[in-house]
Amino acid sequence: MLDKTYDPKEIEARLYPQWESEGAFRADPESAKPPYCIVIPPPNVTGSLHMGHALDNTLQDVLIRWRRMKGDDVLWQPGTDHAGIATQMVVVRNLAQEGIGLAVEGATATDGNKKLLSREEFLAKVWEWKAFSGGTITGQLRRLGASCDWGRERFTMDEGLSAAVLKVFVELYRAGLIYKDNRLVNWDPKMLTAISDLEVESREVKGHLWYFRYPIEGSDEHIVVATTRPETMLGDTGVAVHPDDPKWKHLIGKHAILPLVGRRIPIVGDEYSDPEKGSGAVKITPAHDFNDFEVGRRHGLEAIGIFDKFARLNDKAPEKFRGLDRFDARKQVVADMEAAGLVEKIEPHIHSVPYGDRGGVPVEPFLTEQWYADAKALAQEPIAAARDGRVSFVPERGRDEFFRWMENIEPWCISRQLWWGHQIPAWYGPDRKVFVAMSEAEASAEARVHYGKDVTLERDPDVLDTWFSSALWPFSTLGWPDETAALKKYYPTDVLVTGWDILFFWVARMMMMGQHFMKDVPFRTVYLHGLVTDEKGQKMSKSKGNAMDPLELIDKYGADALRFTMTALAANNAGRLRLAPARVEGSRNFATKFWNATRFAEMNGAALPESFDPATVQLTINKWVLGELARANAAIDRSIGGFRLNEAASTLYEFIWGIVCDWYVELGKPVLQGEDGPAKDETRAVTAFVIRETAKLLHPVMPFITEELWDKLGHRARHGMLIGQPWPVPAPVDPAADAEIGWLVKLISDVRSARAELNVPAGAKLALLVVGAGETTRQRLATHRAAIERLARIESIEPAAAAAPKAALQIVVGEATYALPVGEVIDLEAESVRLRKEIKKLGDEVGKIDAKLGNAAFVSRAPEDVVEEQRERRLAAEQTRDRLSTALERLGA
RNA sequence: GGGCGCGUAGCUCAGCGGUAGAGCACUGUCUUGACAUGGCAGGGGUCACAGGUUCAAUCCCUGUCGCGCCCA
Repeated sequence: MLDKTYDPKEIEARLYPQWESEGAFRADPESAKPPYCIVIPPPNVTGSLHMGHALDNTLQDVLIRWRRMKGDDVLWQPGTDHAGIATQMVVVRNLAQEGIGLAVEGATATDGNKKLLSREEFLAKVWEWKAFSGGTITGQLRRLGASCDWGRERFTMDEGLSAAVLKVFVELYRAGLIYKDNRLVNWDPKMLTAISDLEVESREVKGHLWYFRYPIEGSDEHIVVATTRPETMLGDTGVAVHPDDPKWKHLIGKHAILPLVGRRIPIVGDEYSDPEKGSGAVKITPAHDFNDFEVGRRHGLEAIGIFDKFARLNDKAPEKFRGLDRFDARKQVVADMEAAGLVEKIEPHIHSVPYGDRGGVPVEPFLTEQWYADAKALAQEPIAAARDGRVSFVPERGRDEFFRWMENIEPWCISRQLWWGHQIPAWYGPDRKVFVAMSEAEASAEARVHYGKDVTLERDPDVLDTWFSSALWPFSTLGWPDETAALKKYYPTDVLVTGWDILFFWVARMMMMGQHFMKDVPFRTVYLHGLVTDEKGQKMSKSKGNAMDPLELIDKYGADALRFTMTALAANNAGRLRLAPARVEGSRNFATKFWNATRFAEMNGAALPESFDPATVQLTINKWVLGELARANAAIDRSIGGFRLNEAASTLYEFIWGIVCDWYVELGKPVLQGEDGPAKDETRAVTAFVIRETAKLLHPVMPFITEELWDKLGHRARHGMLIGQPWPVPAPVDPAADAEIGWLVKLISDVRSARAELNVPAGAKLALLVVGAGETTRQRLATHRAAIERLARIESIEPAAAAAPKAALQIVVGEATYALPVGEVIDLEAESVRLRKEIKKLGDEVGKIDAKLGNAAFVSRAPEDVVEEQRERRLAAEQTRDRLSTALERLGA
């Protein structure tokens, strides 16, 4: 016998290892079943599970479990990402607490470190850290119920994947798709590395707009430039004005003398300057601003970098500024300009400043030599694939976002000045000539040919952007470059499930690499979901203190409850999915509800004979519920198949709670608790059947509770675990049974409403006197007598003469009127008010339909079935209204 | 500034040409042998605003206002 409530904790801890040990998650490349594959967007190896992971992986698991039951050979490929900058940062921070620093340039003994680690020593520490915390997130995914094929787990830094990275880098280099270049990059002066555009977030800050006067050479005139970054003026090499700006255009071709520096800088005409903004003239600092870089390039201006990698002023700046931090330099520049009387004005100014999302300090456009991938060339095939539908996006507008990004793509800076990651396979000769090769030996051999002798090579110290290796994920995890059976069977994978925020990080780059090296797309569908926020729509963050911990929710409500909530939430097509904890509690209640429906079935001897055949069922309620089951089944298939997982969740909720618990179980009680006989046997069988099939339908979303019930009901002993069962095939529905139970539900509901509205005590049993019932209704009343008596609290059902008793509630269902005598207790006035209200409502409806039908255009232009439907509705409303009017008269008589 | 999305019940959200829905919250009531993590009944909405298309608009189109995201 089942316990009264479902206790997820013990059950989850017990079942998950059983799935694993039974090999239920294992893919089998040898099997003849069709493949279905999802590669997990690899989480940071040293990270831990947050709400975004919970959502993303729940959706993947729902798809995976559903396809598995549908009969596919399913591979959910798990693994983790080394997350270069994030992981390095964590380990650096940990080491700093022990007074240990890194032996990087400029970080000598100044920080008071007891010890500085070499690169090798540091990497050993990172691997140590990985060994310590690397299993955290995969353990947490297990708690969520994720049915990944853990035997195939991969890590971006493991041997196979590193070999793939090496091969890809060398081949792209040899194909001219990877090269070195000296360009502006986003430089993080805290992390001391280049970072990607995508790792930069702009923040609105309250700053100032400083208006500086630059004297014009050989005149008393000044040109006024406005800037948000005064310190960069020390690197100015020009001033740009709009060629048509009446205020400044006469100065084009002249020179200004840069204050504080004394440099002679040209004034150029360029449409980049907006006469309406600031002073209309813009100082140009090509080495420190992306736009200025372009302007400088157009006019042949020099690019003078005045910062070092810590964003301190270097010796290109006037001596007094050297060594100052950029923000101190700003104060000094402003002070000196003021002292020189060259500050025109200072305005408060709100503008956006780029911040490094890891280091948390403003990033600096910085002129350095870095490795680049030719993203524009690599983007061509992905664009074509998205255009011709080889890859589809859910929702579809993801495709437009994708195009917008891909069609304006910039060269991809792939080198990072970090130690943790894949070190770039490039070696330099004494003259800095570069040799890119699969190994040092190969590079040496090339060098020997080139120089005609052996030379000492120096390896490039930089590592690759983490996204470079995760771009290979859909094929590197399957064994590439080896032609493995898995690669053959599962590539292209079926779906990539991820958040909008990762569309460019992953989707775009996986497509570039997949299509270049595999000559086919990495996945056929990209399924994008929003960002989980708190109930106010605020992004969750530890610093705000509004972060919900999925593991706490699992502890409190169970993994199934969290999963159901996530699935139900998944539809929001805005970018945000607001999650209130009450939502998870509601899902837990839902789990309990299904648990108890099963408990009811068990208590009433519901059992499924081997020979049970749903097609032979006789009782109307049984035919009806099987039809409802089939409808739910088909709806769930459609919903999941169309990536509308929220729809599947509501179908399950409505079917289990609204149909099975509220009606089927209640209608079945008189039979199950009545005399033995064929009706009881059949209802026991159907109840057991419905519970069993429902467990299957619910399993992808709520795997634990369903697996447990499956076992408790004895199915596991005979058929194995639920996770491996075939998905039900929807049966036909019986329209006659639908109509009959529809009528029954309405009758019972209407009686209940009338009773409640008139405050008839809930326990009081009333007689039901039937007036004007036709043959079908009389038969139905006889068939469902016991259920009506029980659910509507009726003590007898009898035909009445046209003259029903005066003191009675009256309702109309179909052609019949039902009177419920309540003797002296009835408040006649309240009943007549209730009836009048009903009558008015129906009258209003008739009026509304009349207006429609009276409109010649409607009758002639609307589809015939719509018109016919209106006529039918009008007739039904009118007839019910008339019957209620008769009832009202009777009450008054 | 450009692009996209969203404004539906107190809250969180589905729905998206032809009777406005759910969960939570709220009100009344019920310890009826599955379940109080529950049952039954109920209140609550000019579907942001203004135009347009249509026989018919919450739904399609245009504009306005408010909010959010992405890109400058």
